[in-house]
Amino acid sequence: MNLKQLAEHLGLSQTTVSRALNGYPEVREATRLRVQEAARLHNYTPNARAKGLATGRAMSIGHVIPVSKKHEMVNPVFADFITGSSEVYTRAGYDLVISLVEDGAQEQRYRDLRAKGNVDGLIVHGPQRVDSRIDFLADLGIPFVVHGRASDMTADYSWIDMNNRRAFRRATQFLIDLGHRRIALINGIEAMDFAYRRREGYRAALENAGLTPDPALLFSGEMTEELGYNAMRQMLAAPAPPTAVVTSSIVTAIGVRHALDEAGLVMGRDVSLVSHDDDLSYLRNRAAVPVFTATRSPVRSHGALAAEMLLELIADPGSGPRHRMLEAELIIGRSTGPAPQS
Amino acid sequence: MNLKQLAEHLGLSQTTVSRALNGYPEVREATRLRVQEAARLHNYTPNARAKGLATGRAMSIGHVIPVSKKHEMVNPVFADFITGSSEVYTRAGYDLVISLVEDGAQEQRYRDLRAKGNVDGLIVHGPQRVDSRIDFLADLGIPFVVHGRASDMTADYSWIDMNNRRAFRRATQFLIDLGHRRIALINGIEAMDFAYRRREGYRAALENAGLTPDPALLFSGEMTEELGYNAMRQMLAAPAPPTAVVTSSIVTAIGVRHALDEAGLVMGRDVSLVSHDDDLSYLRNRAAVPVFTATRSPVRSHGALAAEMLLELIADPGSGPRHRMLEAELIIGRSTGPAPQS
DNA sequence: CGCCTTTTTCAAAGCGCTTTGATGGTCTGC
DNA sequence: GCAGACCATCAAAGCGCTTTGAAAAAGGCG
Repeated sequence: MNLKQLAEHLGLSQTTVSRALNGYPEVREATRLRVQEAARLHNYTPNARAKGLATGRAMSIGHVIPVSKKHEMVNPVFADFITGSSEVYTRAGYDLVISLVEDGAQEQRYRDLRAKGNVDGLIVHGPQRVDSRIDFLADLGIPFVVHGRASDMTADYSWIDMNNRRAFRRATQFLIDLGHRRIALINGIEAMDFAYRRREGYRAALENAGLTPDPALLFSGEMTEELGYNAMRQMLAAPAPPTAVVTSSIVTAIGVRHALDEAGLVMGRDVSLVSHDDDLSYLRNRAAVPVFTATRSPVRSHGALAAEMLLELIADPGSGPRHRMLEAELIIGRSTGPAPQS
Repeated sequence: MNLKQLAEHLGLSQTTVSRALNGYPEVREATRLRVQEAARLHNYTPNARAKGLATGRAMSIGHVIPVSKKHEMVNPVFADFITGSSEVYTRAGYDLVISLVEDGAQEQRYRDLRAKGNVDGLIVHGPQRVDSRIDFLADLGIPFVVHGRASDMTADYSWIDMNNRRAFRRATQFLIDLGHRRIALINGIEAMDFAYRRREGYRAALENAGLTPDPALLFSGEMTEELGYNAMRQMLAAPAPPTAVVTSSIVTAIGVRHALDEAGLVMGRDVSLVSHDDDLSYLRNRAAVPVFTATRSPVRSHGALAAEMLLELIADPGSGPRHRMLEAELIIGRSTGPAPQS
């Protein structure tokens, strides 16, 4: 059933029916009710494409997720992030379009997205320290919100980000306060902005305490379980293993824990561990006393906040770039304890 | 730049330009080249909504993902599955729309999706043993492919599924062959079809060997690390612990491994473990000799296959329901060994 | 009761594209 | 040199909706 049919059926013009359904005031209340009733009865839903054509708004939001052929991994936080966004979109009547775009074809894909006109705005994931996408999108003139930031860019743009630097500084400081001096960092890929900031926070805490970072205790890579396991094993086999470790993800932390288990060491006694915790749904660290001491920042709520910010930006494009900084919470779990006396 | 402008610019009619770009034969080759060149130069991309309106095809595919308020978890396989699908869509010029839909509003959401007309077909995730969505979608008359099956339904519909029953039968048989007699199963939620089939496979192998399943060795729940850990701990504390475990996911397997580590037991010697392995990108189990013995079935390729099937179905709706059964591969890793002599 | 204002409804244009049916132009072949 | 067959191109209708500008109906007031 389309508008025309519904209008004929009611003996009204399309105009009136359209207005009745879209809440315009120039239609009598009795008529509106009659129209709404009929619409419900016939399961009438306006065709989104026609509506979009007429209004110029697509009523949908794109999430662009970079995938590199090199390490062809989908960052597991996307799923939770998107879950958070999705609720906001649904409530506002927007659809969610996912674009996995490969390193190469970036610009063309964005241009197409824009020209094809099937999104009103974009959420950009996984920014690097220098990320050409940002300037490019700004030029295109499509509203967008970056999840994260690109440190080495000067342009102003809308973003929502966790305070990675502060979180990792705090985590490292916490370990220093416990008496640890040899503290390792197992980080994400440091071309990614978030990972870079985390290392900066880690370094700041060490330097603040008069400690020099030991390159032998620095690891970075895709945040897999394997990375944590291999890094920890390697460090345990070396002459001067760390007494504490900071990791960028619970998955990696699990790898570290396993290496410790295998070596007969007790996490929280022999080696302390603080992880970052995105609060992913299948890796909960939420026991009464959590397994891992962690800097927690639920990525799902980031998704919701980013979505809200983007919708506001679309509603009022002049309202300029918006920013939202989120602080992680330090959760004390069972994976940390005072530095062992040596 | 839109068609009209481009046509004016070229001194041609919209018809000719449209045909030139869409590869119709009734346009001279020289003209076609000239048009294509101009289109590229001006970054012309046809407006998808207008095109959709005119052709009646949305050129996009919806993935509907159920989220239950109760256990509000996004199954981590979705991310990888969608990555696989996405490549296929992109190549074919389709967009990917994600709909997270809550338990309650299912039918209305599907009806809307269809009436709004912004998807040409659907992929349905996470079917239960009885799943009303299937009959409903069939009634709606929109092409769809189910990832998985609904065992207790008689209707015929298109699906792609892993042979869960056979995989778990095989895994269990493998343990039996190694001399294990007390074999636990840590499964997903058994209202989900895949989990139900896995238990059936497990049971079939046991019964075939003249063993009776022990309810104390059966667990089921959201496939988290915690589930594996708690289940294994509980079994180790009980009078007659199992000598082998089958798990439904690597995440769960990791929990089991940790419980073993903690108890000072060696996986593969004291307790054997076979896991199902969806080959998720951040939980690779792909070392030369994998950590876990596993029934492997890469969910990413399922995503690609499902997408292909759906596109075929859209291209030729008459081609009737299609089915595709995939077999998991048994990968021998370091987590299994002969049953300990007791 | 008639004039003016307000309310309610409508016809038609337009969003950007595809596609049908028509129209000149250019070749063939006799 | 001309009918018939193609070729290349075009004008216009239509996809389903919103929205403008106009008209009809209803209400208010002296």
